[in-house]
Amino acid sequence: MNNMKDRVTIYEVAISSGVSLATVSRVINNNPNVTEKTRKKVEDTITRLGYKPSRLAQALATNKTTNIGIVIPSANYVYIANMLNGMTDEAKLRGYQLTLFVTNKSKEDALQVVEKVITSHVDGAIIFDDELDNEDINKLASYKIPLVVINNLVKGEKLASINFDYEKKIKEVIQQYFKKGSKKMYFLHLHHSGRLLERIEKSFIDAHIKAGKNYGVFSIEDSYRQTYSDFMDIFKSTKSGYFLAYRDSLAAAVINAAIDSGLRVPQDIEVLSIIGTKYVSIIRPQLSSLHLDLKEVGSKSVMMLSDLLTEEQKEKNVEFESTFVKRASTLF
Amino acid sequence: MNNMKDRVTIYEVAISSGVSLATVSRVINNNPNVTEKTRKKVEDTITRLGYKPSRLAQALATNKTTNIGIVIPSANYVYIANMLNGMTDEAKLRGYQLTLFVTNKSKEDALQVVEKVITSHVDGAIIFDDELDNEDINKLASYKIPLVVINNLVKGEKLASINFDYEKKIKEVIQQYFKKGSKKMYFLHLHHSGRLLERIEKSFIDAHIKAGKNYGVFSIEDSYRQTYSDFMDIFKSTKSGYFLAYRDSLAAAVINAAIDSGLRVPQDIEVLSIIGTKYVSIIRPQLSSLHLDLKEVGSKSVMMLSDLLTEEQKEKNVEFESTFVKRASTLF
DNA sequence: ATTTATAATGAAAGTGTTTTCAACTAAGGA
DNA sequence: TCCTTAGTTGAAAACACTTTCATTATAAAT
Repeated sequence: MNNMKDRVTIYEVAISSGVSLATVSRVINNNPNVTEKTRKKVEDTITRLGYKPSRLAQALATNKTTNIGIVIPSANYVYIANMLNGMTDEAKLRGYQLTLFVTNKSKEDALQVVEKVITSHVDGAIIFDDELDNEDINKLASYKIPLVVINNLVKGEKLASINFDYEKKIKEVIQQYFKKGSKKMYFLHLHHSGRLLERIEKSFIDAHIKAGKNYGVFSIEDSYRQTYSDFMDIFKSTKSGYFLAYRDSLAAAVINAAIDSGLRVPQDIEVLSIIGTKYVSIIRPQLSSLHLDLKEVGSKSVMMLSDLLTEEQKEKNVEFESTFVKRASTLF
Repeated sequence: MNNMKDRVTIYEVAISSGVSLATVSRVINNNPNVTEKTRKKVEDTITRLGYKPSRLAQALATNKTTNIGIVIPSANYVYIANMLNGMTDEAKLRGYQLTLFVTNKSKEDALQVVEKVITSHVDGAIIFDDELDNEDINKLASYKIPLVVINNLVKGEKLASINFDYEKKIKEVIQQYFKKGSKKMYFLHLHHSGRLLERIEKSFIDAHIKAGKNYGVFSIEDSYRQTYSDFMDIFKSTKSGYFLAYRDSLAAAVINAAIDSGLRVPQDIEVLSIIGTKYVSIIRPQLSSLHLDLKEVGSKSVMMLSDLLTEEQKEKNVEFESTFVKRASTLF
């Protein structure tokens, strides 16, 4: 292993093949203005010397990095992993690299992240993080960084957005339930889950107020374990209810607590998960959910960003439709 | 929003504060050889102009990017998300950015990834992907890219590795079971899961051969659904067994299939998950598993890489110990 | 063979930093 | 007052490319 390579530069390639830097550069970038003969000659010495262009120098010269920033609250959530999956696939297809920026759900970190995105020279960024508010987004935009924002309708020069139709769907689900069902409904969510959550919660509450119905809301710390033990308590007194849970880990906790308390799902307790991951079918009884193809969302987001970057923007704001999938945790 | 900023450069800061580029650079980099007076002056114009150094130019000049590459088979696995979580936290602490490289479990993509890592000018990389073999790793090493390799014992100048003790633990578990249990053991794993898997499988088989016992091995396509339906079939004839599953999605599929086939877990069917994620406690009955703190592995890996980069390497090869956690899916 | 148009090439400047080395400044000692 | 020294500063080269513009070579047309 003594074949340690010192990086060979475009300069050496030029010398070694008797042409100028400019010509080598043209060959690298598939510029057509090179005779087949010189192209061949240069390509040969490139492979002979094992030359690889420095993306850094290229980036500095062209002001393009082929890097895109992904801003997320954490890498640890399954639904985010699903999205990342779509993003990495699509990015590979289009020749982009992904750089991760995580805010850890802290406003302080979010501000840091904004700075980092600015100084990182990403070509653009995808933001799936409610911790960044409109001010942050405008700041990024003011640095001319093309942005695709998920779950926040933004408009502007180099901005695009993707939104989910959860609010509407929740309303529909609730209205349907008012017709057929009779249990009291509860909305369950994590502390500080951001704007999307707030909108959903509002949608939930509005629907109840409008119908003059009673409802409950639980705001829970972020932990399956915590939720489970909370509900083991709750189910000592509460013996019935329809629980709309934001995130399937919460839904799972409710189901398990219900069953471990001797209640029947869905006869006594019904549970619907908003944002269902693959675990909806692993849990027993299987979780009814509002299904959204998050991998698809991920790849769509880099498609849209890519369009923004190549000036051929097609769609500015797309809405993803979720579908209600009835499984065993609800009666209908 | 007409305050679009054109990037202000170090040059403008220098002019505007009446000093040279070199001095501004010194201020930026906290070089002590600047009088308090000029430092103040420069800092003032920096904030006044809103100057932010270009990390690109810095990288080109210093040959350091503060970027580290993360090579993984996919972003979609929960256990990888756990690791990423630890990595992002530790990277933020130490001022590194993370760039993702995914191989999609394809050798072809893996070769591409190697090239990309080389040309991306990462300061170093963490490899958690069996698709990269020793040749690939040596290639990266030959470009002087410091590496932390997970699940592969590598040695060399700027190399470190993290390994899990699964092989040993599996052997122990099996030997324990031989003493107390009586069911036939099966090893379950996904197609093409790489070297770690092979070593574990070998460990499993060796233990059985040595004891002169019968065993079975299932190699399954990557899908909970597939595995579930396969086992619904299998459990028509097989009514008993101890299943060692590599990955908890497989384990979950076996448990659910067993229960849905009217078999009792753990009385008839026992299941142990190797690599357990948080879902071990969501599944009912809860999954016994070989527990490893993957978040910890993630942060340890960037700690080690960081040490490699700052020349203060402490540990070259660390082994993480897994612990057997008995839950409800095994008898003991 | 000569002119013209076109395609291929190279020189040099630009990208935004860091870093070396020489030069300058101010302070301290004789 | 002059010399020495340590501490500050700036000029310029280096990092590895791209790109513009001028120049040269080539082919086509007369």
